[in-house]
Amino acid sequence: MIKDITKAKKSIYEGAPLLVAVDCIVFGFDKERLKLLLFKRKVAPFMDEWSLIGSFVKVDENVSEAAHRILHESTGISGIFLSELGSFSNPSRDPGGRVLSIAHYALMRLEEQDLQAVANFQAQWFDVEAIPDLVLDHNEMVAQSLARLKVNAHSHPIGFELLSEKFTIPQLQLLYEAIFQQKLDRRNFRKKIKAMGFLEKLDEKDKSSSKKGAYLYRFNKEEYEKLMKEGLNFVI
Amino acid sequence: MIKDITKAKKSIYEGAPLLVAVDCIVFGFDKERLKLLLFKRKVAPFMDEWSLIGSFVKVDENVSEAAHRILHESTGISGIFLSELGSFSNPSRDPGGRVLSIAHYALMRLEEQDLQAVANFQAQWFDVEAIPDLVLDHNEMVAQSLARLKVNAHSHPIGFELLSEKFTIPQLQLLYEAIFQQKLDRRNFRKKIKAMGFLEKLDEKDKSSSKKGAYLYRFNKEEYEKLMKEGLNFVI
DNA sequence: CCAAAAGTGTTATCGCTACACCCATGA
DNA sequence: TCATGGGTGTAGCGATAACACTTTTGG
Repeated sequence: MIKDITKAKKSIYEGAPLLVAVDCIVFGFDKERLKLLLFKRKVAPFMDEWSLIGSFVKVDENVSEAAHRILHESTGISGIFLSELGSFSNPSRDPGGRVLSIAHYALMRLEEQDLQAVANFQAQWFDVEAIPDLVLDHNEMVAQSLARLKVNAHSHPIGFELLSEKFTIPQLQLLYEAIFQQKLDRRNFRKKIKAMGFLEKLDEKDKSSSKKGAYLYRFNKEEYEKLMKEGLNFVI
Repeated sequence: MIKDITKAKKSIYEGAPLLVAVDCIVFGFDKERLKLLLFKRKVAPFMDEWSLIGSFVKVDENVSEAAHRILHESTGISGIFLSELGSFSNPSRDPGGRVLSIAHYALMRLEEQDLQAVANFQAQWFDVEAIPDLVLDHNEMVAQSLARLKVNAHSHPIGFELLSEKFTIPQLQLLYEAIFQQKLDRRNFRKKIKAMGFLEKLDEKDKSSSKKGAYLYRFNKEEYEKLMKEGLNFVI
């Protein structure tokens, strides 16, 4: 029995009639724009073309574990929010063999160090408005992820996964504007978010984008979960 | 190379390190209650226990095609609405081997004949309030499908997939009450549905549940799609 | 004639949207 | 002092929720 199908020698596809892979669509937010993590494919076919992060599922892990492992091995990233998008299973999607991929999308806050760190793995952050041609059906995966992100952002506080621990309300608004690709009214946005009751105002200000400075806030996850149980409807 | 992994002789699991299956969570509505289609498993392990409809994906089909094929082969049902729920991939989920399953949920209208027809395949419709213990992780699949159904029913007209072509407004309301598991106000429900503008009132009445009789309606799919493009928000 | 389900309108409340002005500060 | 982004309140409107009575007809 083949223990680790990703370690077959001659071809990455050898040894099984139908292989299962995971691809990760990783979004990051750099305080201004929504970014997508891509890297240069290291195996044939399509070597050196831009690709999502992906590899094969091992026999002793579930697909979520595989996604986290693959992401970590390929980029050094770990411990982020990952959610299953769905399967991509067209028999001819990969000319190299019969590979079914279960796409996962991920969200993370982009700190300065992240921009550097992934470069060591030949990975790169692209603005979602300017994504290059990708291998296989990866552009389709990205498109579906963006659509899903938009839908989910309306009813889940996923936005907070994309910001650093402390953030300002204008930053939060910029993020939601990037996700929804539309301008929002400052006063109404602020009102709505504050009314939800799970933002903690801090005494610090962030002056990186204005002279006056904007107050920093923190997302109180415990409070959020408590409120959700009581029937808060989170709608932006 | 194994052409059809479901036809291996000694064991259904023979021949591949990680097999990919599809399971179908099929919901039907019989004018009163929400039902789930189950059948008696025909292969070891767990032969003769209640199970969802499922089998393996073939190398020359995508998972959606597989779901439709398997459903047809196991129950005679074809041409219904199917949507991917997600993967179930715990390495120990199936004691017989390493099988990853991609669950799909399906919706269909239950006519009298359907209740009979599936019996020929040793399948049976169960009330969703009274589902027996199922093999493997199938109870979990059902629970997740019900949750998904609830969410989706709010923003997609999936309810109409579960009714016969002609239906009355009280029937439609019963269906939504079954999905959401809560009572709805008759007047408001009627108002909301009618305001959407894609219901066609017919001149017939259905007297099966009252002496007065209720007018039959038809769902106008073309009109619905036109309205959606114009930005109708379907919210129940 | 009565039981049982179908059908219908109005009012009060809430939430959303639109919108304009002052504040703080670094350059 | 002024340009730049941060912060705040209110009024009007539309949607939702609550609510009770009349109609039909088979038994």
